[in-house]
Amino acid sequence: MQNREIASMLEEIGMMLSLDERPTARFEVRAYQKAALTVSTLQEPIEDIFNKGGNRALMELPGIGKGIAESISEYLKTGTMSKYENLKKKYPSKFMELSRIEGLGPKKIQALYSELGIKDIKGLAKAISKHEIAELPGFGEKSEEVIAKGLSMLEKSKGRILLGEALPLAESLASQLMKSGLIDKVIIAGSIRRMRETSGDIDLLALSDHGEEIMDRFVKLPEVEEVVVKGQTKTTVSLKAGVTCDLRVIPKSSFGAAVQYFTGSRDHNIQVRTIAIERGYKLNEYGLFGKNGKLIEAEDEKVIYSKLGMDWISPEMRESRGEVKLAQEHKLPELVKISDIKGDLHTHTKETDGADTIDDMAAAAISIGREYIATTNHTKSLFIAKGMNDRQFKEFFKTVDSLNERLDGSFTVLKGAEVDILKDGSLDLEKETLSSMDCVIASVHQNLKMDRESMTNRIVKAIDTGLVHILGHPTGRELLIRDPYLIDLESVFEAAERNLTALEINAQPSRLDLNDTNIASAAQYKIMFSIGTDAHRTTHLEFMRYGVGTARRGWLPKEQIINAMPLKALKRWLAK
DNA sequence: GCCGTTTTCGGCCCGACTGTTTTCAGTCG
Repeated sequence: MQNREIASMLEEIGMMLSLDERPTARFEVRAYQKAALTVSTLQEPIEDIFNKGGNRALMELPGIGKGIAESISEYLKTGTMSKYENLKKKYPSKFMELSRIEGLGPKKIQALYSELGIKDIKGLAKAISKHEIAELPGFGEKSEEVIAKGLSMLEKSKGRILLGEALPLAESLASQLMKSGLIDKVIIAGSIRRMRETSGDIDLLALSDHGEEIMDRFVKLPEVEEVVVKGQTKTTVSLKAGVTCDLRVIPKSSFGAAVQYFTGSRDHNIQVRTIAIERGYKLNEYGLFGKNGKLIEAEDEKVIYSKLGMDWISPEMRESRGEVKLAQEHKLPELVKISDIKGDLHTHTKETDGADTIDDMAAAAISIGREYIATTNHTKSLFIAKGMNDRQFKEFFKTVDSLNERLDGSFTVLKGAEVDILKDGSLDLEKETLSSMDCVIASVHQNLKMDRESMTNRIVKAIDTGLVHILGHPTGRELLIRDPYLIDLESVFEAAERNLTALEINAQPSRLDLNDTNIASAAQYKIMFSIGTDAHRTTHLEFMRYGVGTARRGWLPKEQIINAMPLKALKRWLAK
């Protein structure tokens, strides 16, 4: 899969072109940026597209025409892209690396090179330590300081945090702002609202008439590390958590447009804006404007979509994956909601690597409105997690039985395991033990570095035992830490379909596995899904919302989710 | 360099904010 590499080269070409003096260069910059975006968001390997249909197929992609298609095919065939190489001779800096530092764009990066010979972060760090930056024309004390901060920020966090960290943080900031009493409403916008798995920044929008006072309070919140930019309508701070946070104060009349605009994604907005133009409107973050240029006041973004002849689109769907067309045709799917969730089929207890007892887990689940959970401890091969053997499961299930008796049907604990899929594809417990359980999750935890074919065979073999109700975290990735293991998901989906095995959407913030696009691919098959928190303590049961968000990003309705079923129906399904 | 259900030429988003300017350039979203 060379998508990321090619997207990054196109992006960098764009940056280098922005140093070009020709008056049309800035439009070429946009063209390359757009092409880079297209390639980076492709759902399939670009080499597959090229192999199937050549340059012509590449040119079908939005923003890719004759020139860029040729560059891409040249790269796929020869491993180099002459357009890129030529520009690189002129501008040797590592633009992609350096531009990740807040406050550094193409022009400044080039100035650093031509004045000081700085090409990369290493060189930059050196120059900062010698205080050489402040002396440069166009730079100064302040800019050196900003760059130094940006550098340490980048090193600290790599600039992105998990949804499971970003959302609570944003909620905390929002509620503190609300407490000021100066704000009518505050919305968490941006990628967090779309429930993206990681976020590079936090976008807050406040409806208020007291811009200045709010900004004063905002920059003093305890989560704030430093003020980057402070104005009356927009303030940017960097947070101790390692990301930046933008707060915008917006008047009532354009609040709806602002919410729409800052929720994104960029591609989705481009599509919506195009529709606005077609219908004689103009849409930007300040509002929807009619033919006469007059602002159509809207406090709610629903007004905007409706004026444009579209149904309101859930933020999780706004990724330019066909949702705009469906909204125009009034055919949007009804997505699963957190309130549809009846139970949690992936939980652990202190018998293995969990922190709490089954009684505590059940009580916690009851308190957040669940009707059932499955207790699914690890199995013996997972030594580090104190995995249990067949006998230990039998013992433990006696405890579960007595708990269920006490609960007397008001709540049910299903008996299960998260059984390890061993290296050869066999399962880590006896067949009799497994078939006696209500709910068996099978997962890969060890020997992750297999080649694609072996890993695929291993997992397919496990599913084909017919003993597996749910395939746990099917790709094994750990966000920001570890890539998925090599696996042919299509074969796994086929196996899941023929064995009536559900695929898990693991709701742990560091997993979210399957991810949104995998879910969308899997949903093409007759497959059910289970959103499980993988809770290792009572508080983890709250992770469900991240799993639901991910399911929504994969466009799933509640009918495809087994833990949205009432207990009776679920038991029937599991028995099959 | 891309794109087109008014176009194969002539458009392509632009405003907020900051620092280093002395009226503006660069960055960001």
